[in-house]
Amino acid sequence: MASPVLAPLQGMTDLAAPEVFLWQRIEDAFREVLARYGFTEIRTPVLERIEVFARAIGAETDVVQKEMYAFEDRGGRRVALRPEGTAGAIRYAAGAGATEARIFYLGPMFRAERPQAGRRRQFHQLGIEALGPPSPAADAECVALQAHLLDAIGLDGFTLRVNTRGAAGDAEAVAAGLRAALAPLADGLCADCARRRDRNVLRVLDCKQPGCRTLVQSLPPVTRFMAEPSRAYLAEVQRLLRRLEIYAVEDPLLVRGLDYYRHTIWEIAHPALGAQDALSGGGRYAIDLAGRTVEGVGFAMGLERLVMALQARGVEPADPAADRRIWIVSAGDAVREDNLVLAQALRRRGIPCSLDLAGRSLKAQMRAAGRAAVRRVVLRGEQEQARGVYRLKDMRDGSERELDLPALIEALTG
RNA sequence: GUGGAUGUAGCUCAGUCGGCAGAGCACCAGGUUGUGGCCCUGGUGGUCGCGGGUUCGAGUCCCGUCAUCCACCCCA
Repeated sequence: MASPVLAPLQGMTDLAAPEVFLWQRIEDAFREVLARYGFTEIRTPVLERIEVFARAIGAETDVVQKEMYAFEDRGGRRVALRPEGTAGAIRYAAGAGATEARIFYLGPMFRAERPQAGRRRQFHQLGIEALGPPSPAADAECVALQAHLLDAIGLDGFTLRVNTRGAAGDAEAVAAGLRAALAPLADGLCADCARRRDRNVLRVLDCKQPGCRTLVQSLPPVTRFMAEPSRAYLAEVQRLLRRLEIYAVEDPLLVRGLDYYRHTIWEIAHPALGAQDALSGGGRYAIDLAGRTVEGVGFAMGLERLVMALQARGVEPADPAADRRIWIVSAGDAVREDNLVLAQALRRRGIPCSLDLAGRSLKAQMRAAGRAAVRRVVLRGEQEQARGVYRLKDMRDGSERELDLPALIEALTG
């Protein structure tokens, strides 16, 4: 890029054809499936008061502490670009007084991180929130929906792992239990984990260092430190998932980052992705905002990562209108204006239709049609214009025939 | 915030020991005065990321900086 002004900001990308066709296909498929489950779209602002995120996600989390695009607006309010979608959706629900709802969102999120494979500063998520009191059935349905969505876009080869965070009352005992279990093993921990042990002990469980990874294998599962109802809750979710023909690996080392999770948590990863291999993650939560508590279960999917996984499986973006599109080719300048009028008439009848507006040669127009891989070309020059006919060419076998306007429209729409 | 790699034409990249800025693809035109692809010929296109330094001379060496990619922290 010749000038930095011509490039998007760090970690942000322009999304254009042909890749955008793949995004549109994914979004269309998602909307169709979500409607079957009774979810309706919620479009919340990208910018929120900073407390919305601090309260919902956790004021001490890294996401809030160091990854938010936060600033003061002109009225002196502390605001931030949303780093995830749940907080805003819950703010909406709490404000509306809704305790039961089925909503989804789809749009850009922002985190001021260093970019890497599968991680951008502006990225896109589809998320759903099924608001309501704790219910293993709701959790299982949510996981099943997620698998259904991946199926609908033709992605396979992913892995699904589930675990539990337990009830709110279990958190203390789990942290204390893990710290106690780690105490005799502290020498084997990496430097990061030595810090995590005090600050965020759950994160020791998914450390990437080989030494820590073998060490945590010997720890008791987190469920060991939870009350019986929490264990039963997870077991019931698993039973229901099996009835829904969803196979989920129970992984006591699975950890999820945000503070609001309770009970069931899960993650879908794909081996084609690299270090950031989580396609989607979700869980049950309870979020307090301004004295109102909203409970629910939901998940978020990273759309960039979905696209990466699809492309790794050989899926190519394609213009959905390509095989219906025709090109109108003008021979001679005298017909160009009439052909513009023709193009408009065809488009009004639903025919995707392109033509050269820059006055290029016949040869160049034919080349453009060939490049666009259109199946048919309408060639119209002064000869055809004088005789009131249209020459329809099949680009695959090169055959041509002359038609009048009604016959042409019939041929193109039929 | 930390670490590594990489920045040369629209794209992918070559450029030797410091000595005239290159290839393939793409694009444009012609070969064919009204017909795409294949072939042939020709052509357009460059702030060698940016700034400084060393040198008679820097794409090449040195310093800084920005960006991209990958990884860490953290997370979808």
